[in-house]
Amino acid sequence: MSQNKPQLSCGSCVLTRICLPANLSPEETRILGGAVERGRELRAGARLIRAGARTDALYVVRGGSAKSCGLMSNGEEYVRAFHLPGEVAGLEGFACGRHTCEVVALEPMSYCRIPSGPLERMMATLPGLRRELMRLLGQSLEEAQRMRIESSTIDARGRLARFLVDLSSRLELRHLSPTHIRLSMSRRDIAHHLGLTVETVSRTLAAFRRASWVEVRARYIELLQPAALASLPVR
Amino acid sequence: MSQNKPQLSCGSCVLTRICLPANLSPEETRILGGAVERGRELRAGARLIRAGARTDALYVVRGGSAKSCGLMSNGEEYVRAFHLPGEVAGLEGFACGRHTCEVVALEPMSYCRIPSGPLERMMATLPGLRRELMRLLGQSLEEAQRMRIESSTIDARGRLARFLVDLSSRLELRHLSPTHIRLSMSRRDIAHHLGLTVETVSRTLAAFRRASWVEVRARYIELLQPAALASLPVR
DNA sequence: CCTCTCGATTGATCCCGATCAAATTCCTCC
DNA sequence: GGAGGAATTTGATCGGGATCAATCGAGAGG
Repeated sequence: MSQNKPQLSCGSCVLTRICLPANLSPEETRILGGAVERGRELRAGARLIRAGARTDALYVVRGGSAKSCGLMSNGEEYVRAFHLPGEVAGLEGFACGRHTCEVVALEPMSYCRIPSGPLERMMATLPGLRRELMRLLGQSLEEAQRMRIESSTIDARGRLARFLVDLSSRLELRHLSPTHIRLSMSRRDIAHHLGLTVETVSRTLAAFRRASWVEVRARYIELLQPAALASLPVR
Repeated sequence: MSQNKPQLSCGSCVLTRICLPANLSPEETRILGGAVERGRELRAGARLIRAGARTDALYVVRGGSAKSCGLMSNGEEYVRAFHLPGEVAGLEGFACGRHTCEVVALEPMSYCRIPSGPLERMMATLPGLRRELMRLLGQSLEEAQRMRIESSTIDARGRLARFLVDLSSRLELRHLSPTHIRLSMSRRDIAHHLGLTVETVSRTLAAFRRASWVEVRARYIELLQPAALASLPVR
């Protein structure tokens, strides 16, 4: 299973400034690190969290990427979020006691695991951690609300543009190229994240390509005019 | 301003079983009650929370109803949620430290106020309260995610039907008639909540009326066939 | 290398809800 | 009660994205 290696502290992790400890004191980071377990490598398509399962831990992506997805009443899959290194997955499950969506690796992926028990206890004693978890929940809520509104007021071009710009900035935060992007998710995943169909995503990307805003080659995308994309959603 | 009357404890409030204390122990409820202030009456249209303001408290509706709304990039208003008695408002602000949306009374309204300081302190000492607040946040997140997906997969009839059914069940929980409903919100509010236009809401209501599923007279709505409405969203 | 399969692209058509416009009802303030 | 104004309803038209359908491209495995 998973093994706890004391020498792998959160404080010395390369992700420490963009991960859960980002806003914690060194002392709090040290304590948090003591509860963190390092998960095994997952291959693409492997499931990290099963929908409906009782929450037993919080997960953080270390390397690779994942998607959170649920099932709609009609059986169609929808994608709630994509998770990059340092980003938390399963928070809504931690809040509710039960996971409501699957988390699946999009490519070979590694992760950290923080068991619920110790995490609950730390929330009582570490105000910084408590605030941070609350903040992350609030932020997810903001994000979901914003996307909810966008779905009904911003057109396909605006939504896809925002997706690309947002992804770009998150990659940049991780010292990856913000313009030369390899998408780990399929067109179908993107469509189901934005509330569009695969065809529309494809057509819209083609339109961006014709406008010379992006260069598209399969899953590689180069942003040629990020500013043009960023200015789109303003209506 | 607001005055703290010790004799108005949460334990003896009529809302206690559908309000914040619903899942708290008697002891926790007592301690929570000690921090609760009773707000003054608000008239319709009065603002309870101003967007952008630093969070200084959490609010709970006592009587009447309210809406949470934000401003989109184009200046249009959108409605995040409607709040009935016993429901919490301003939670996302408490999570983030700053309110991101306005909360406005839809009719004469009364409320309780729980200052942030005491609430933060209680979160450290009362595990039940901490869990409850996390649960509420997680629930809001679920709700927002669900609505986000619905906005792009379920049509206007389905969304309006779900809104009515949901409202009905929340009224029933409060021992109000689930079928004879007086809407405290305008058609515009409903439209901006569901990501539709006023015209579409009006037309869809008219269609429900023609199907004899509802009776509509201005802001009074009678649900004649709740089952028919409830079965709609399944596609 | 070839084939098989799944993902992605492109094309044609259709429908739901937005938009513009006008009539009507409801509510509030004299 | 009457007048004014906002909210709501109804009508006509239009367009963006869904849908159906076919082709193209890329990676896997023999």
